[in-house]
Amino acid sequence: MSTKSPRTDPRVLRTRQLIRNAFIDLLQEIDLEKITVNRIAERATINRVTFYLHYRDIPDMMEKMADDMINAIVAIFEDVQRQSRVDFERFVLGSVLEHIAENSNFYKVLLASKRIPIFSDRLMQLMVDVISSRAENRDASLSGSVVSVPKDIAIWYGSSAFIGTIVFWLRNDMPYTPNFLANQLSLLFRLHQNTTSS
Amino acid sequence: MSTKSPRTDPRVLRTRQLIRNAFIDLLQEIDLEKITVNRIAERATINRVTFYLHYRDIPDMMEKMADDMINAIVAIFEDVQRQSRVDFERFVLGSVLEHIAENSNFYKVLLASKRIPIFSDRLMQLMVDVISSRAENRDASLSGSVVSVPKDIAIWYGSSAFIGTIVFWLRNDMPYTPNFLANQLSLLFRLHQNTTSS
DNA sequence: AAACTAATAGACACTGTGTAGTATAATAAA
DNA sequence: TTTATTATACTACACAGTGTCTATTAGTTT
Repeated sequence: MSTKSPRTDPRVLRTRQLIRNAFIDLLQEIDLEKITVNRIAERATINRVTFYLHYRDIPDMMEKMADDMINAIVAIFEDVQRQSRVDFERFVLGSVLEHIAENSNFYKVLLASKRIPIFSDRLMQLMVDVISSRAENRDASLSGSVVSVPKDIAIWYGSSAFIGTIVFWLRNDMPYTPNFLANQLSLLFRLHQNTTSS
Repeated sequence: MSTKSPRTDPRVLRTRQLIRNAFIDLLQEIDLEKITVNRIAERATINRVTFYLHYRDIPDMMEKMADDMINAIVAIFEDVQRQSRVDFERFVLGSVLEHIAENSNFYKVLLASKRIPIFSDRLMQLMVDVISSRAENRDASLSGSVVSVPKDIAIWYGSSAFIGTIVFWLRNDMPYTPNFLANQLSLLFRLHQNTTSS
């Protein structure tokens, strides 16, 4: 999910992978509050002290994992952006949802399971940024809608709807294909994206 | 925020109030992970053992507080429902937002501050229930929309948008009046509430 | 081969947890 | 007011988890 440029010691990669897997593993069995460094080390078959060589504590570990998640998604964004320019929104959305579906084990636990808001918070922030910048670009071209909602409210509304729907989708074991959901989302989104006032 | 019917010992009410205030107090200063029973008891000027007479542990305490929150909001729902029948959605929404604004100290910390998803999760569930039941009632009367989105996706979308927007509103120190936001929300909501297919 | 660096192992002081038992208050009922 | 009840305070205990240290072993790179 993340690869450093100046070749990292394979032992480090191995250890981080073990910790990550152990953490996701444990989250499927017990609540976050009950997860300790002790248990993670035990499950990962590493020494407890080794954990502290990589992360300050468990919250720090989760933050770094969230960083990796965001980086992976941003990479998809840039990748799609490089390829095509037509029907961008729906295509990038479909790609991201496919990525989530492919790593559903990871996302189901870290994004959809309750009591771990860091990951969905990060995604939400990313979505706000994306929608905001896109809204700015469209700003000049559009004027005089029938209804006008303050721009920030519309951004809050759309971002929350997007992320929330994806979370529900994961929690319900992805009952729709990524592409179908992407279509529905862009359909719903377009209904209110043109109602903003600056 | 909650009053038991069979007169509760005033000492109990006092202690629970002290604990609640201490908790909200601490959350404004330090992260949830760093909050301990020790600190809560110290801040509440009660003995640490007394805490365990009321709650099993901190997660249990938060669940009970979330129960109180939901009960208070449901009470507002029922109250409004008893009064009027015209333009129900916007009126109930305005009332709830006013209630949140009045207790903004409480909601800002427990709902909008990061890393405590229990409270927003509960609200989300409530919103899903409300929208679902309302959608069922409208079901027969409406047919043949231009676009048709699966009902559950529309419910996920709307619920997430509502709760998320309220959370953003709180995080940004409520830059709009409750009634104005209620109007914008029902406006945005109506744009896509009639696009569902059963 | 030697030089680095990661991971291991054991130990330490410290903080927090949950639960005893007993004593002392405040409250409710007579 | 007196009596019975019950919440809270206080002290103590066994235990788990934290974060850090030092020394040692094992794997990686050049």
